Amino acid sequence: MTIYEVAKRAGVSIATVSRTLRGTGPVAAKTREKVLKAVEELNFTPSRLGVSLAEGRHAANGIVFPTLGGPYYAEVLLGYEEVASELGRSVLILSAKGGSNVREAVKELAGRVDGLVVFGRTVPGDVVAELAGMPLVFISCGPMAGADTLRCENVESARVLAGHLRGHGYRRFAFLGAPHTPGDDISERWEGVESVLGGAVRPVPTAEYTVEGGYEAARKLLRKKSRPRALICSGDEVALGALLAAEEYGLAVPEDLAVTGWDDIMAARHARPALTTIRQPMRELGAQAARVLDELITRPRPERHRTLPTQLVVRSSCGIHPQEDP
Amino acid sequence: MTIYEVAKRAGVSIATVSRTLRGTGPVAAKTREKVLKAVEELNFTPSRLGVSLAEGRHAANGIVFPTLGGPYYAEVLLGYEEVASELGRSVLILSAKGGSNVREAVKELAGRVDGLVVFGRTVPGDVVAELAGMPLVFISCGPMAGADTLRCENVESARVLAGHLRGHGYRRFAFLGAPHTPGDDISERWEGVESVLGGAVRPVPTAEYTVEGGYEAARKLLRKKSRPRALICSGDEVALGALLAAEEYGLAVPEDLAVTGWDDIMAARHARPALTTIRQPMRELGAQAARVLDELITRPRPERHRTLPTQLVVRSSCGIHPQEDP
DNA sequence: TTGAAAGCGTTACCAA
DNA sequence: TTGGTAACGCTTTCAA
Repeated sequence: MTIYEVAKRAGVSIATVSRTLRGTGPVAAKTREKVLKAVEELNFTPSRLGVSLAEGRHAANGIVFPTLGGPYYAEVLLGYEEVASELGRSVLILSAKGGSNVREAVKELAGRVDGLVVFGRTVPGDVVAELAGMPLVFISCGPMAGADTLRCENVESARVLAGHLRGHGYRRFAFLGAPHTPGDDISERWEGVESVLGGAVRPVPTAEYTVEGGYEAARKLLRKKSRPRALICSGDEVALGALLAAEEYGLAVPEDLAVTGWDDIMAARHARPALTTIRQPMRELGAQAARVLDELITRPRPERHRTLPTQLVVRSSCGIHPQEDP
Repeated sequence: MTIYEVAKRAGVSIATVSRTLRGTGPVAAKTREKVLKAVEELNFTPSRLGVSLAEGRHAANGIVFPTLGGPYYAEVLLGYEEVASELGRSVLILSAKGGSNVREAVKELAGRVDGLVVFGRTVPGDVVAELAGMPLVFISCGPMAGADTLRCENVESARVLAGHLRGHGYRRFAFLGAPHTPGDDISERWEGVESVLGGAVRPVPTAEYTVEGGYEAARKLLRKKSRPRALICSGDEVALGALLAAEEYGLAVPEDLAVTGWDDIMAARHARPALTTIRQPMRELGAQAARVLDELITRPRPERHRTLPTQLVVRSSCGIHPQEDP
């Protein structure tokens, strides 16, 4: 089913069919009738490949995740898809998974879209270099040359959180889920926390930023008698794992041990004690990324770097303030 | 940058360049050298549009969600992307969101892929009809004519759950988050529960299958003195909402009120009391869907309908069995 | 107001 | 072993 068959049936040229369907150029009312009738009868839909080839654009854009695991990325995708969809662009996704063939996969993806949103540090630098020229937005990533970036605020909110915890009177802290790669979100969180707490806090790495990772690291930490009074976790999932470990050791949270998270994923609200955490506007991050990318595609402009505000959400896992007691 | 420029630079024809790059047909070692050198120097990548047009396939497939909200769909997507990626297919996603333009969006998507996975009842019947001929897999959806289907088992596990609860000695039940649309997962769950509990259980609808929806419905229900002894919720999020309502009314779970969920999302494990629920192999559902779709695309065959097994996960929200007491 | 034809970038068949 | 060329399905310019 091609435009030729429609044209033949309607007794016009393919050019006229195209004009009729796209509303570009003039078409006599009578001719339009005939064409639409033929389109209807043949149930014709223009080939996307043909359209893209002729238009010189895909009307689609992609997004590259480090992984699709965990609630964090799902929220970002939700915001992204919604806006991209509104803007009339299809959405292609790719999960890097630390897989070996990321290079190929990213290049393949790039060939199918007009622009790409990439989570910070998921794609090797040289691959990024090959993508130069294509509209690119890095998210969850600090300002860098050569592309727009978009992230959630980390340092300042980390300071607020640390200050809040010190207000509870705690003196010894651990930062659970310490940074592996410099420059990412986690690093900034650590930076902010340390700037307030100084020597009172020490970084404790986890194998992964997951419940399992948090659990294992917390077990080791809580076993010792010289355990910290408060666990500042670099992510909610890590904090959830820490909660599990505390429970196992019979430590009451927050009475014996304070625990805080980051991101405000769904489970943070439903855990008991409910997690004090920093809410990131994840959906908004995705939505903004889609908008910025669309701008970039529509008309190139100098790069811009934006930071979205975050918010401390105080629940019960961090401690009870005197004025909160009845 | 097209294949013509490469050919010119290498001093060969475009046919030879194509053969060299795809490894189809014979190419003299020396010629191959020249071509690869030119490709390297020009940093040539074949246009995906051109390839697809000539090959007559997209090497991509799509998946249509009712919504991207909630942890359930994220898991399915994870499994789907992983397998599709392995099979060398790009992934396009679409969230129907109950939006008005689903029709257009689905048809647009269909034009970009070789096959589609669709969550049951997200796409209007007549749109599905227009898709006939395209490989299609419906998931989370019972057997139907005209396409493969894939779902998680519901009825039998519902019976197991209901039996378990009756074993706790409860007599009055409510099924929270009762079905709105016949034939979907929720309906099957209700069917199974009712087949065991009969008149002892009554269906209570929620505005949505969300925490909020569960919370609101549970509040109304628990306000009355003739409240049920156990709440069988049709989804974990609804159950989480019910837990919130119970807490608000000072009802201890499971001592005063038993609550169960469905799906085993992450928050189910971390809620306190931890949710008794039915685990669905969501990731596996997505992965299988990708595989089935690939089969269908590769070589058409008679439709097939499969059901994945589920599993009752007993945690603490459903009640304490005597033998579990120390 | 309409149509002819030139792209757009490949693949693959058929000759040479 | 290589090259010429039709085919894939559309958009758009230019003439008529």
